[in-house]
Amino acid sequence: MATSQSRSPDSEPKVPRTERGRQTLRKLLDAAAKEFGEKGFHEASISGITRRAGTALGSFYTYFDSKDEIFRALVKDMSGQVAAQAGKAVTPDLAGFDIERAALRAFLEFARDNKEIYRIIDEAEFVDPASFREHYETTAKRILERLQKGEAAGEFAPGMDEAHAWAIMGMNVFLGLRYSVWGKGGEPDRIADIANAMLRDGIASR
Amino acid sequence: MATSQSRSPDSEPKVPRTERGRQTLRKLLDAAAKEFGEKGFHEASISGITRRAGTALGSFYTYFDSKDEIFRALVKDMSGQVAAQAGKAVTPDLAGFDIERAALRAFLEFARDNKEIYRIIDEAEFVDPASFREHYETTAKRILERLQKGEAAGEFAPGMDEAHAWAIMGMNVFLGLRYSVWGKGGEPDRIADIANAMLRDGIASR
DNA sequence: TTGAGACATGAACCACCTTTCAACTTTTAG
DNA sequence: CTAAAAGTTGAAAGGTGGTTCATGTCTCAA
Repeated sequence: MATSQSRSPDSEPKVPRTERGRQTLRKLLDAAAKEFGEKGFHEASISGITRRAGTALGSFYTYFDSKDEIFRALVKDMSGQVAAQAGKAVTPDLAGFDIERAALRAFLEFARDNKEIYRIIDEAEFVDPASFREHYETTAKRILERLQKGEAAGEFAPGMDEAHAWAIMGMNVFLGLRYSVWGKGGEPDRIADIANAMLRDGIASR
Repeated sequence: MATSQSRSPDSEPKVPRTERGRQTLRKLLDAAAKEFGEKGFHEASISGITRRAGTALGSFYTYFDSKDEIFRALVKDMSGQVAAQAGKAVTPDLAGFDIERAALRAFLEFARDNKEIYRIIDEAEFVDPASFREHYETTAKRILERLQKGEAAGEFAPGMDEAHAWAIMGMNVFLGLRYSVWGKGGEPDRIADIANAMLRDGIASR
């Protein structure tokens, strides 16, 4: 990216030049997260966003070309937040099953504290499929890497596959939906323990 | 409106009185499934639905009060289809892990052949949250019942919990998304085998 | 056969929201 | 200090598409 600017095949975010601009941009982004999170993409309105942000309606178009574009920017931003959060939980002193448990626990807590983020990422399936797909494909890739590392270390069974990663991801997402977003009965620790035990030994009686 | 009907606090489906009416209703429902499946709720339009159905725009309102209402009717209908399909796969001669494998396989095949149904049910999370929730809660309940039955039979480990059901459901849904809806590499058999092995023994090396 | 209710039609209505724009204020660089 | 660039403003344009309605046709029970 050595471009000093201007080259943008399509929708390059309009980068603010001044401090004031940067603040307005951030206010808009934060306001949009709330607006989209509460109302969903279509019920949300630009005027709702600018009202929350405390700016004029027209200012919106200084930073984004359209409603779709700010949504896309938001998904990207939040996908990053989720990844960062997960990264924090996965400390280098952990390995194998301990990593997976820590990742799930962190995820459950994050989802509980940021319900609107999940609503937005999920809605991207319909508003911005490309971002949605990228989010989950990237996440799956990260999981698969951990699985293969654990396999090499002898902790996981041989033959870890992309399908294992997707299965684990699906498990985590649905547990998050049920216990963090909807549920009150959500003690992340208990859920993480159940899932981890299941992942380790399966559910066959022995 | 001297209708003998009239009793409907809210959204009662307007039941057709004649054969002609029943046919039109069905045409609208089928057309709506295609329209919503292809375009998603918000891109879809009533006029698109009536165009596909070959009826006049105004006729739509003879049967539904609003765009939301027909969507709701559709979700209900499809949730039923999914359950029916799953029911077919779970024959009484199967038990334990064999049931779970059969259920997942059937699900993967169904999702592959009915991608639009899945899009609609998923979008219900935003358009009609109540239906969405009911669909997944009902499904989870069915899974949990099977797990507890298997536990009683001694095939599954003791302590089967709602969380296990949600984990399995999430696994299945995400594998369906990845391999049936998106994927070409979708050999339902292979995926079902991987998931089933994982469910049985976990992924710990032994 | 017949008339009342069921159903069909599509132009027009209208509410809602995205987007534009021209005038104005603030910031930055020289 | 000053002019150009960046940013702000909100009224109004413009589109879209859901919904209504007055009129006309079809169906079926009596």
